[in-house]
Amino acid sequence: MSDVEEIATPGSRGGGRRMGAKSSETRTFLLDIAETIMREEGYAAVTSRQLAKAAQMSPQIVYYYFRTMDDLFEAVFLRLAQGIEAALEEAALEDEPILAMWKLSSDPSRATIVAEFLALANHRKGIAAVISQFGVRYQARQAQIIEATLAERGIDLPGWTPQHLATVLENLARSFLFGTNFAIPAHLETHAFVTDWLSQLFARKDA
Amino acid sequence: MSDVEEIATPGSRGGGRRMGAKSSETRTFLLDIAETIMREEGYAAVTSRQLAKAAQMSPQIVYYYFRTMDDLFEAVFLRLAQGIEAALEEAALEDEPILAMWKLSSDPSRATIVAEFLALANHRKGIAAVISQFGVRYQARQAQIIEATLAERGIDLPGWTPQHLATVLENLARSFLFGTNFAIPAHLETHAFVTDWLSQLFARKDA
DNA sequence: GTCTATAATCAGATAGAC
DNA sequence: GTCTATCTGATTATAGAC
Repeated sequence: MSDVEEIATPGSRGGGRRMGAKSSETRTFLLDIAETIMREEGYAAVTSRQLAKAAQMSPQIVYYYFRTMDDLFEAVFLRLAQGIEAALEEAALEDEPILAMWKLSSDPSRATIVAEFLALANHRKGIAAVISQFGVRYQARQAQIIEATLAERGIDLPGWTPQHLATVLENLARSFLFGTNFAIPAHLETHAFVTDWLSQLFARKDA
Repeated sequence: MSDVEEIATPGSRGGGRRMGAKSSETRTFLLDIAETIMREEGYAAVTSRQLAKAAQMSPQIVYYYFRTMDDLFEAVFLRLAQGIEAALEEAALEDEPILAMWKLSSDPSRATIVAEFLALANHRKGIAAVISQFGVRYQARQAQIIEATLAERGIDLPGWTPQHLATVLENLARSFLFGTNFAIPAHLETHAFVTDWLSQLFARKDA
């Protein structure tokens, strides 16, 4: 069966170029490599040549699977976002959902790549739109989880809506995450303190 | 008088190249342009050629004032850091120092360039070191200001040291700052809510 | 699916002239 | 202080062969 598709938006670039299917293993492989290079050397180092070199293929294969390099970056983000959303659903099922969310959002293993996409979004509108959409969806889901947890435990924080809490926790966590790349002692100490403080604030009142 | 200096670390690159003085107007001009390009097109667009084109000079002038492109980025950051530290001292003198600090740290006009340096630091150790040093110094000064303000007003937040407060506020503010580039409604609303909440938390108890 | 060939640009950095 | 000339290598993207 032919999984090959013509590209959707013909123009001066990529008129009738053939495109590889999303189900392709090579495509997945290229995304893996692109993500690795982004982490290790930054988005600017993700070029068709570097990608192909690491894949031990010719540079032109990149253009068979992705219309442009920007399309490639979007695909990397989308795949990453799916993983994070899946992790959020797992966090929701844990004993301490809010704490689990906090730990997920401040997981240092994602620090570098998130920072890369943040910068990439600064001057690539397509990427910014994709990240924005994800952000809206993700924070709405976080707010749901917080609301359910607080209701179940009878916790009330006057004035603070679940959306406020979700946004503050997510942003604070992400910022701590970025900080891990700079090894500032007070940073680490404060992160531990806040984690402790949150675990008390959202603890079950019974037991 | 000759402000020209030989470069400090001769090696395979830049053996005995002449270097322009830091006091040069052209050097300052190049830094201005580099900062603008970083904001508008991202760090990857800051090249000797782009820089020179905007300055209407030849590309080689960049290497007369900066040993490498990395040295240029460090110089841009250092100048930016000085401006932020000066603004912090101004904030310390205001009626509501903590709120003024909060507003300074969440000033959207700096969102893009800070994100660029964050990503740049991911894979350029020299930049990361410079940012880290600044971070330590800046947060220590913030903690001093918070401590003085709380003492003056007799405010006590059990368990929270001035350092904890400084780190949490700075990080949360910076994260809100990044968010402004994505126009998520809940983001803006929550920022306004937190600003309000903080102004009550740290308000004078008399009056 | 993957390749070769190719077009058209752009990059960092140096040597040395003026 | 700023330039021309130059080296060496990288980049995105397309067309078309196999």
